Amino acid sequence: MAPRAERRSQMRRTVRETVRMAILDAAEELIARHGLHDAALVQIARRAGVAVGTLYNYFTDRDALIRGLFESRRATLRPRLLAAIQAGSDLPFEPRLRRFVREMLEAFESHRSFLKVAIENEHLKPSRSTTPQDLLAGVRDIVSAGVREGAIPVYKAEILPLVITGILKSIAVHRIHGGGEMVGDADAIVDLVLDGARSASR
Amino acid sequence: MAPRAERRSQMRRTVRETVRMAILDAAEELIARHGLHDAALVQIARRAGVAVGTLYNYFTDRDALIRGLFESRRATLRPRLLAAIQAGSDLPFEPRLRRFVREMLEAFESHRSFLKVAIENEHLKPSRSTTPQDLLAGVRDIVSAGVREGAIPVYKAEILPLVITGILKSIAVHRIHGGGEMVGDADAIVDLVLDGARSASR
Amino acid sequence: MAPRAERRSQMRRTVRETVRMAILDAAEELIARHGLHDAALVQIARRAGVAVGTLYNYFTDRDALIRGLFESRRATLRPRLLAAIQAGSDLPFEPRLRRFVREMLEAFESHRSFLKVAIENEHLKPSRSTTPQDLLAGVRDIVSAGVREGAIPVYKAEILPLVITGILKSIAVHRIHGGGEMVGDADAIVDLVLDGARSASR
Amino acid sequence: MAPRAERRSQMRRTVRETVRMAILDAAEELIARHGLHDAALVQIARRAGVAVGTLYNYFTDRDALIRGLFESRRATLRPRLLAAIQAGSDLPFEPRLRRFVREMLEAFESHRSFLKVAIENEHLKPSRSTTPQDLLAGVRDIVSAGVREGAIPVYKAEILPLVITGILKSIAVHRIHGGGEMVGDADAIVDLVLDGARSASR
DNA sequence: TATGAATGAGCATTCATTCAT
DNA sequence: GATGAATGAATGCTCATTCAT
Repeated sequence: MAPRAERRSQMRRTVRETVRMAILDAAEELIARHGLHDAALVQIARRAGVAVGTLYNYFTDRDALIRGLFESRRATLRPRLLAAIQAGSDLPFEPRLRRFVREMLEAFESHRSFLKVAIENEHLKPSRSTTPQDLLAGVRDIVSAGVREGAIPVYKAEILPLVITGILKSIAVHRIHGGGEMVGDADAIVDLVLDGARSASR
Repeated sequence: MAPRAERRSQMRRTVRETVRMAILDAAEELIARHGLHDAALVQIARRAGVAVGTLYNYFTDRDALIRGLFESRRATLRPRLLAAIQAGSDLPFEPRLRRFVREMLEAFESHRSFLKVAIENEHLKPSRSTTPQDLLAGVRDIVSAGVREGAIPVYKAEILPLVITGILKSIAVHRIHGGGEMVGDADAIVDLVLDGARSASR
Repeated sequence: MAPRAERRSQMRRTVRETVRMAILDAAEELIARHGLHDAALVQIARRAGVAVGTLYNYFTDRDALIRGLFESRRATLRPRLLAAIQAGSDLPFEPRLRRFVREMLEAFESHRSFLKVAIENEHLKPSRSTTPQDLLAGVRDIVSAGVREGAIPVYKAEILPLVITGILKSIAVHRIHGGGEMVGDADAIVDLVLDGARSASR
Repeated sequence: MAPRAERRSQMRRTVRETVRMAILDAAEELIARHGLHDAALVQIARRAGVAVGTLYNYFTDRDALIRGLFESRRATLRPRLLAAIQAGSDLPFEPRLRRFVREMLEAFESHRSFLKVAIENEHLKPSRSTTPQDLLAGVRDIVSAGVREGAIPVYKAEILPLVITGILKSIAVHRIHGGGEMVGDADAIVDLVLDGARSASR
């Protein structure tokens, strides 16, 4: 049985996590709206419903907060990404890719705000394993399987992942700015990539 | 023969243009290195070999300087873009696209620094005819011709330009950060786009 | 009994008001000494014993600070002015004017520093109800009463207020720069204005 | 007969004086319009039809230029002032004062622009013999004569000059801002000063 | 722990002054 | 002597960070 102290500390941890998320949500929204630089800590704090000083109880400095935002979102998106790769690992190449693309676009769709932030600031993280890197790795996995399966010639396997992620990003940017669903484009993209612009298979 | 005064004013204009370019080059480099916001005018001035005040003899304020940079580069890139579209207008679709992609990548290649700046800050200019818009328009032209020619089915013509520019951008980003020539990827990209990932034509 | 929070907020308000006044005092002194333009915010801050940034917690910008200074002093001087007009409203013209002039000079006396600032920058405020306007209005009131009472011929009533305030201002400037009490001149001025330079009534 | 060289140097001196005056006129106008501080040297130069550098061939620095402006105007106004004092020295006190006030207001009238500048910046010259000092001295002379003549009681002689100049300044300021002729007020002022507000002599 | 006022380094901008032509 | 572009010190203002309560 948990003694009183343990329950209290449990609660405290929960509260702490809630506040942390409120801060990150506030940061995400303000950065998406005003840009990375023009989202001031005072605004983030106000929007999160805390005082500026409190931010420093959760993050060592502004930079850490931003990193925290990216890591937090990555913690949500990465499992979806991995699941999308795993889930289709028993399917043949084409349906696997098709499914993967759809699920990625769905994931993007439900994180528009963060996606905007992430894409606009991709260049700031010369670090290692970031979300776009993960995505690229995922596509590489699928493409490799495609090669092993004989669905894709080897020499196209190198550039293909880059092309596919590039297209995904383009679609995302286009829909974020212009409005409109991303998922609707999924099959068209895959058709295009697999059969080429020339073929009129449909 | 030019009278003294004329020659002097001619020289002045030359000097002025040289300084202006030095400033823009400095700005480009520092922005590419530190980001749009973190390139301070003092640094730009120092790198350009002038005093801060001098910047204001060439541009009304920081914003105008940035705009000047974009316009300057656009003035170089746009003609290449237009030429690349025109030049191939008598070719059939495929060689035309092939040539266009190659020339675009060559143009990108020779403006790596600015390209970095432009791509990283694309989202800041909700304005009208910017370079990426021009690029998109160019590809649209070529694709339309392809449709008329029967080389491309109509329903693919809508998404294709977005896809192609997206790929170009991805390649550019990839090569800028990772190093390596862009042009080398040109044909592979076109092959991929035209015949699809599946075909092993080569 | 006041709960802790209330007492604390009370104290905070007091501190805040104290700092605000320190800032305005510093501004007044530096402007009086160096002129409106040459009183830099860094100097004002230093003299007030705060950092530059702190000024911006109390005033939105330099201009607001200056306005704050004028309003603050006006808030002190205006009631005295109004009281001086009211207080004598049951007296006949001459003693009323006499009392008014004395009280105005006393008020001036106790605000030498601000008076210098105000007079030197009178021309900057083409706005409405400023302190000098108030003063003029006050004298007009008194003069009007004098006319109704028959103590002053109508045709002199128009120019008289301007003359009296002009003299008050001259005395003030003279004493601020040359030193010496202003109030000592009060009766002489009134005598002069009422009976003229020719009469040797005393 | 003047040799060529002499005539040339004569001409040069004339040109130089013309340019100097153009500069001072430009300065006067711009300072009157924008204030002492906000009249930039570039603007003054442009208005005067010369280059900035040229200003430094005529005045050692900005301050000297301003001083030059004041001295130049003083050189025009002072003789008028002295003449106005001299001219009436054989008249009895009252007509002398009357004439003096009128001539002073006429002088003011024809130098509105400078008067604005001078009054707004009176406080900047803690120096010795400035125009207002001269004016005060002139009035003191006249008043002294009035005392000797028995027209004015001694004890009023001390404050009277200050009062008269104060009134003159008030009228000037009033008319400069509100528009309207200054001279029209001359007699009313003198009447007031001599006979007092009470007397209805007219 | 939470608070938010205080801090001051850092930045864009202005303008008197200099000096090569 | 005249020119006006170059100079850089000085100023107002912002905002991440600190710390007393």
